[in-house]
Amino acid sequence: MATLKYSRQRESIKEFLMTRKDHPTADVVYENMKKIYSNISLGTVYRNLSLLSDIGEIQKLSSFGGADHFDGCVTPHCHFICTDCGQVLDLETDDMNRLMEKSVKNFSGKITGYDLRFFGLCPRCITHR
Amino acid sequence: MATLKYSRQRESIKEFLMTRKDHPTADVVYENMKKIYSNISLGTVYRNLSLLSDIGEIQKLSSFGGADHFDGCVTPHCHFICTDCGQVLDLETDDMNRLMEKSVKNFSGKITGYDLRFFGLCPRCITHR
DNA sequence: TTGGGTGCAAATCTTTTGCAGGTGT
DNA sequence: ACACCTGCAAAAGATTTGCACCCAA
Repeated sequence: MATLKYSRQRESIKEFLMTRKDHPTADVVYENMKKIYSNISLGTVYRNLSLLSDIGEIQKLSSFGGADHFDGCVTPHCHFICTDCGQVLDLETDDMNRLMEKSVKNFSGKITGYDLRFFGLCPRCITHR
Repeated sequence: MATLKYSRQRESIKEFLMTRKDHPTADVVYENMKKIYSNISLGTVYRNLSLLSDIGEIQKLSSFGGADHFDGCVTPHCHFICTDCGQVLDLETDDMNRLMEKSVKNFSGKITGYDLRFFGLCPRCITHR
Protein backbone atom coordinates (compact mmCIF):
# COMPACT_ATOMS: atom_id res chain seq x y z
CA MET A 1 0.00 0.00 0.00
CA ALA A 2 1.27 3.42 -0.96
CA THR A 3 2.52 5.81 1.73
CA LEU A 4 0.33 8.80 2.26
CA LYS A 5 1.96 12.14 1.62
CA TYR A 6 0.73 15.53 2.74
CA SER A 7 -1.20 17.64 0.28
CA ARG A 8 -2.76 21.06 0.82
CA GLN A 9 -5.62 20.21 -1.47
CA ARG A 10 -6.53 17.10 0.46
CA GLU A 11 -6.36 18.92 3.79
CA SER A 12 -8.65 21.65 2.52
CA ILE A 13 -11.15 19.20 1.11
CA LYS A 14 -11.37 17.37 4.41
CA GLU A 15 -11.67 20.61 6.37
CA PHE A 16 -14.37 21.84 4.04
CA LEU A 17 -16.42 18.70 4.44
CA MET A 18 -16.19 18.84 8.21
CA THR A 19 -17.62 22.34 8.35
CA ARG A 20 -20.62 21.45 6.21
CA LYS A 21 -23.79 20.04 7.66
CA ASP A 22 -25.29 19.24 4.30
CA HIS A 23 -23.71 16.53 2.19
CA PRO A 24 -22.06 18.09 -0.82
CA THR A 25 -21.43 16.35 -4.12
CA ALA A 26 -17.97 16.23 -5.67
CA ASP A 27 -18.95 19.11 -7.88
CA VAL A 28 -19.91 21.34 -4.96
CA VAL A 29 -16.63 20.51 -3.26
CA TYR A 30 -14.86 21.40 -6.49
CA GLU A 31 -16.60 24.78 -6.80
CA ASN A 32 -15.65 25.64 -3.24
CA MET A 33 -12.07 24.50 -3.61
CA LYS A 34 -11.68 26.76 -6.63
CA LYS A 35 -12.12 29.71 -4.30
CA ILE A 36 -8.88 28.66 -2.58
CA TYR A 37 -6.94 26.98 -5.39
CA SER A 38 -8.08 28.75 -8.50
CA ASN A 39 -6.82 26.05 -10.82
CA ILE A 40 -7.45 22.89 -8.85
CA SER A 41 -8.78 20.17 -11.10
CA LEU A 42 -11.93 18.15 -10.74
CA GLY A 43 -9.83 15.01 -11.07
CA THR A 44 -7.88 15.98 -7.97
CA VAL A 45 -11.09 16.49 -6.05
CA TYR A 46 -12.38 13.08 -7.06
CA ARG A 47 -9.06 11.40 -6.28
CA ASN A 48 -8.93 12.92 -2.83
CA LEU A 49 -12.56 12.27 -1.99
CA SER A 50 -12.06 8.69 -2.97
CA LEU A 51 -8.80 8.42 -1.02
CA LEU A 52 -10.26 10.04 2.10
CA SER A 53 -13.23 7.73 2.07
CA ASP A 54 -10.96 4.70 1.56
CA ILE A 55 -9.01 5.53 4.72
CA GLY A 56 -12.22 6.25 6.58
CA GLU A 57 -11.78 9.96 7.18
CA ILE A 58 -14.94 10.84 5.32
CA GLN A 59 -17.99 8.89 4.25
CA LYS A 60 -19.15 8.39 0.69
CA LEU A 61 -22.91 8.28 0.27
CA SER A 62 -23.51 6.48 -2.98
CA SER A 63 -26.01 7.65 -5.49
CA PHE A 64 -29.45 8.74 -4.46
CA GLY A 65 -30.27 8.85 -8.14
CA GLY A 66 -27.73 11.52 -9.08
CA ALA A 67 -24.16 12.21 -8.08
CA ASP A 68 -22.59 10.76 -4.95
CA HIS A 69 -22.62 12.82 -1.77
CA PHE A 70 -19.85 13.10 0.79
CA ASP A 71 -20.14 13.36 4.53
CA GLY A 72 -17.40 14.71 6.77
CA CYS A 73 -19.00 13.00 9.74
CA VAL A 74 -17.93 9.37 10.11
CA THR A 75 -19.69 8.43 13.32
CA PRO A 76 -22.53 6.09 12.45
CA HIS A 77 -25.80 7.85 11.74
CA CYS A 78 -28.71 7.51 9.35
CA HIS A 79 -29.73 9.76 6.52
CA PHE A 80 -32.98 11.18 5.30
CA ILE A 81 -33.50 12.00 1.63
CA CYS A 82 -36.32 14.32 0.66
CA THR A 83 -38.19 12.86 -2.29
CA ASP A 84 -39.29 16.34 -3.27
CA CYS A 85 -36.18 18.52 -3.16
CA GLY A 86 -33.48 15.85 -2.97
CA GLN A 87 -31.90 17.29 0.15
CA VAL A 88 -29.92 14.91 2.35
CA LEU A 89 -30.28 15.36 6.11
CA ASP A 90 -28.74 13.66 9.11
CA LEU A 91 -31.16 11.84 11.33
CA GLU A 92 -31.00 11.23 15.04
CA THR A 93 -31.97 7.69 15.93
CA ASP A 94 -31.67 5.20 18.73
CA ASP A 95 -28.58 3.11 18.48
CA MET A 96 -29.50 0.45 15.99
CA ASN A 97 -26.43 -1.69 15.85
CA ARG A 98 -27.72 -4.48 18.01
CA LEU A 99 -31.12 -4.23 16.41
CA MET A 100 -29.64 -4.75 13.01
CA GLU A 101 -27.57 -7.75 13.95
CA LYS A 102 -30.46 -9.46 15.64
CA SER A 103 -33.00 -8.96 12.92
CA VAL A 104 -31.23 -10.83 10.13
CA LYS A 105 -32.37 -14.45 9.69
CA ASN A 106 -30.85 -17.45 8.01
CA PHE A 107 -27.81 -15.83 6.52
CA SER A 108 -24.51 -17.64 6.41
CA GLY A 109 -22.42 -14.74 5.11
CA LYS A 110 -20.60 -12.26 7.32
CA ILE A 111 -22.19 -8.86 7.90
CA THR A 112 -19.74 -6.05 8.54
CA GLY A 113 -21.89 -2.96 8.23
CA TYR A 114 -25.14 -1.43 7.13
CA ASP A 115 -26.54 1.69 5.55
CA LEU A 116 -29.98 2.93 6.51
CA ARG A 117 -31.77 5.66 4.61
CA PHE A 118 -35.17 7.12 5.15
CA PHE A 119 -37.28 8.75 2.48
CA GLY A 120 -40.08 11.25 2.69
CA LEU A 121 -40.78 14.97 2.79
CA CYS A 122 -38.42 17.27 4.61
CA PRO A 123 -39.83 19.93 6.97
CA ARG A 124 -39.52 22.65 4.36
CA CYS A 125 -41.22 20.68 1.57
CA ILE A 126 -44.12 19.72 3.85
CA THR A 127 -44.84 23.38 4.42
CA HIS A 128 -44.82 24.20 0.73
CA ARG A 129 -47.73 21.89 -0.03
CA MET B 1 -50.23 12.37 -16.17
CA ALA B 2 -49.95 10.44 -19.39
CA THR B 3 -52.17 7.44 -20.02
CA LEU B 4 -50.33 4.18 -19.98
CA LYS B 5 -50.54 2.15 -23.15
CA TYR B 6 -49.74 -1.53 -23.58
CA SER B 7 -46.33 -2.49 -24.89
CA ARG B 8 -44.93 -5.97 -25.45
CA GLN B 9 -41.47 -4.80 -24.50
CA ARG B 10 -42.58 -3.43 -21.16
CA GLU B 11 -44.54 -6.60 -20.35
CA SER B 12 -41.53 -8.75 -21.12
CA ILE B 13 -39.21 -6.62 -19.04
CA LYS B 14 -41.50 -6.88 -16.06
CA GLU B 15 -41.95 -10.62 -16.50
CA PHE B 16 -38.24 -11.10 -16.81
CA LEU B 17 -37.53 -9.22 -13.59
CA MET B 18 -40.11 -11.22 -11.68
CA THR B 19 -38.50 -14.52 -12.60
CA ARG B 20 -35.05 -13.44 -11.47
CA LYS B 21 -33.86 -13.84 -7.93
CA ASP B 22 -30.73 -11.80 -8.45
CA HIS B 23 -31.07 -8.09 -9.17
CA PRO B 24 -30.07 -7.43 -12.75
CA THR B 25 -28.73 -4.14 -14.06
CA ALA B 26 -30.32 -2.40 -17.04
CA ASP B 27 -27.65 -3.86 -19.24
CA VAL B 28 -28.40 -7.42 -18.18
CA VAL B 29 -32.08 -6.81 -18.84
CA TYR B 30 -31.15 -5.46 -22.25
CA GLU B 31 -29.05 -8.49 -23.15
CA ASN B 32 -31.89 -10.80 -22.19
CA MET B 33 -34.52 -8.80 -24.02
CA LYS B 34 -32.47 -9.02 -27.19
CA LYS B 35 -33.13 -12.77 -27.17
CA ILE B 36 -36.81 -11.98 -27.66
CA TYR B 37 -36.74 -8.68 -29.56
CA SER B 38 -33.58 -8.84 -31.57
CA ASN B 39 -33.50 -5.12 -32.21
CA ILE B 40 -34.86 -3.68 -28.98
CA SER B 41 -32.89 -0.61 -27.96
CA LEU B 42 -31.14 0.12 -24.69
CA GLY B 43 -33.08 3.37 -24.51
CA THR B 44 -36.35 1.47 -24.50
CA VAL B 45 -35.12 -0.73 -21.68
CA TYR B 46 -34.13 2.30 -19.61
CA ARG B 47 -37.38 4.10 -20.35
CA ASN B 48 -39.44 1.12 -19.28
CA LEU B 49 -37.42 0.32 -16.19
CA SER B 50 -37.80 3.89 -15.13
CA LEU B 51 -41.51 3.92 -15.90
CA LEU B 52 -42.16 0.64 -14.10
CA SER B 53 -40.35 1.81 -11.02
CA ASP B 54 -42.24 5.12 -11.09
CA ILE B 55 -45.57 3.30 -10.97
CA GLY B 56 -44.26 0.97 -8.29
CA GLU B 57 -44.32 -2.29 -10.23
CA ILE B 58 -40.62 -2.86 -9.79
CA GLN B 59 -38.01 -1.47 -7.44
CA LYS B 60 -34.95 0.48 -8.47
CA LEU B 61 -31.90 -0.12 -6.30
CA SER B 62 -29.71 2.88 -6.83
CA SER B 63 -26.00 2.61 -7.31
CA PHE B 64 -23.92 0.37 -5.14
CA GLY B 65 -20.93 1.96 -6.76
CA GLY B 66 -21.72 0.86 -10.28
CA ALA B 67 -24.88 0.63 -12.34
CA ASP B 68 -28.32 0.61 -10.78
CA HIS B 69 -29.97 -2.71 -10.11
CA PHE B 70 -33.63 -3.59 -10.51
CA ASP B 71 -35.78 -5.81 -8.36
CA GLY B 72 -39.02 -7.37 -9.54
CA CYS B 73 -40.06 -7.94 -5.94
CA VAL B 74 -41.74 -4.90 -4.42
CA THR B 75 -42.69 -6.27 -1.02
CA PRO B 76 -40.44 -4.63 1.57
CA HIS B 77 -37.24 -6.51 2.21
CA CYS B 78 -33.60 -5.69 2.87
CA HIS B 79 -30.61 -6.26 0.70
CA PHE B 80 -27.13 -7.54 1.27
CA ILE B 81 -24.25 -6.40 -0.90
CA CYS B 82 -21.04 -8.42 -0.97
CA THR B 83 -18.09 -6.08 -0.69
CA ASP B 84 -15.95 -8.65 -2.43
CA CYS B 85 -17.91 -9.79 -5.48
CA GLY B 86 -20.57 -7.09 -5.64
CA GLN B 87 -23.43 -9.56 -5.62
CA VAL B 88 -26.80 -8.32 -4.32
CA LEU B 89 -28.83 -10.74 -2.22
CA ASP B 90 -32.22 -10.56 -0.57
CA LEU B 91 -32.16 -10.84 3.18
CA GLU B 92 -34.74 -12.29 5.51
CA THR B 93 -35.31 -10.12 8.52
CA ASP B 94 -37.81 -9.51 11.25
CA ASP B 95 -40.42 -7.00 10.28
CA MET B 96 -38.71 -3.71 10.87
CA ASN B 97 -41.34 -1.21 9.92
CA ARG B 98 -42.41 -0.31 13.41
CA LEU B 99 -38.85 -0.45 14.64
CA MET B 100 -37.79 2.07 12.06
CA GLU B 101 -40.53 4.54 12.79
CA LYS B 102 -39.90 4.41 16.49
CA SER B 103 -36.18 4.88 16.35
CA VAL B 104 -36.14 8.27 14.66
CA LYS B 105 -35.84 11.22 17.04
CA ASN B 106 -36.61 14.91 16.71
CA PHE B 107 -37.59 14.98 13.09
CA SER B 108 -40.42 17.18 11.91
CA GLY B 109 -40.53 15.97 8.31
CA LYS B 110 -42.69 13.11 7.09
CA ILE B 111 -41.10 9.70 6.65
CA THR B 112 -42.70 7.55 3.97
CA GLY B 113 -40.20 4.77 3.51
CA TYR B 114 -36.74 3.44 4.11
CA ASP B 115 -34.02 1.47 2.43
CA LEU B 116 -31.80 -0.79 4.50
CA ARG B 117 -28.69 -2.39 3.10
CA PHE B 118 -26.20 -4.65 4.76
CA PHE B 119 -22.62 -5.02 3.67
CA GLY B 120 -20.16 -7.83 4.18
CA LEU B 121 -18.96 -11.07 2.67
CA CYS B 122 -21.41 -13.40 0.98
CA PRO B 123 -21.30 -17.13 1.78
CA ARG B 124 -19.35 -17.91 -1.37
CA CYS B 125 -16.71 -15.23 -0.82
CA ILE B 126 -16.16 -16.31 2.79
CA THR B 127 -15.27 -19.78 1.58
CA HIS B 128 -12.78 -18.51 -0.97
CA ARG B 129 -10.57 -16.91 1.65
C1' DT C 1 -56.78 9.71 -35.67
C1' DT C 2 -54.06 10.59 -31.79
C1' DG C 3 -50.83 10.24 -28.37
C1' DG C 4 -47.90 7.10 -26.27
C1' DG C 5 -44.00 3.72 -27.53
C1' DT C 6 -39.90 2.39 -30.21
C1' DG C 7 -35.25 2.18 -32.42
C1' DC C 8 -31.36 4.75 -33.32
C1' DA C 9 -27.88 7.85 -32.36
C1' DA C 10 -26.21 11.74 -30.22
C1' DA C 11 -25.88 14.10 -25.97
C1' DT C 12 -25.34 14.46 -20.98
C1' DC C 13 -23.66 13.58 -16.58
C1' DT C 14 -20.52 11.56 -13.40
C1' DT C 15 -16.35 9.53 -12.48
C1' DT C 16 -11.90 7.57 -13.83
C1' DT C 17 -7.43 7.59 -15.93
C1' DG C 18 -2.97 8.45 -18.71
C1' DC C 19 0.53 11.59 -18.91
C1' DA C 20 4.07 14.99 -18.01
C1' DG C 21 5.54 17.95 -14.68
C1' DG C 22 5.48 19.43 -9.56
C1' DT C 23 6.25 18.62 -4.57
C1' DG C 24 6.67 16.47 0.11
C1' DT C 25 9.90 13.59 2.76
C1' DA D 1 16.25 11.15 -5.55
C1' DC D 2 11.93 8.71 -5.17
C1' DA D 3 7.25 8.22 -4.84
C1' DC D 4 3.25 10.46 -4.37
C1' DC D 5 0.34 14.31 -6.04
C1' DT D 6 -1.38 17.64 -9.34
C1' DG D 7 -3.54 19.85 -13.54
C1' DC D 8 -5.21 18.90 -17.89
C1' DA D 9 -7.68 16.54 -21.12
C1' DA D 10 -9.34 12.50 -22.97
C1' DA D 11 -11.82 8.30 -21.97
C1' DA D 12 -15.10 5.46 -19.94
C1' DG D 13 -19.53 4.07 -18.05
C1' DA D 14 -24.34 4.84 -17.18
C1' DT D 15 -28.38 7.04 -18.34
C1' DT D 16 -31.19 10.40 -20.87
C1' DT D 17 -33.09 12.59 -24.85
C1' DG D 18 -34.42 14.38 -29.72
C1' DC D 19 -36.37 12.69 -33.70
C1' DA D 20 -38.98 10.34 -37.17
C1' DC D 21 -41.66 6.41 -37.56
C1' DC D 22 -44.88 2.78 -35.60
C1' DC D 23 -48.77 0.95 -33.19
C1' DA D 24 -52.42 0.45 -29.48
C1' DA D 25 -56.81 2.45 -28.24
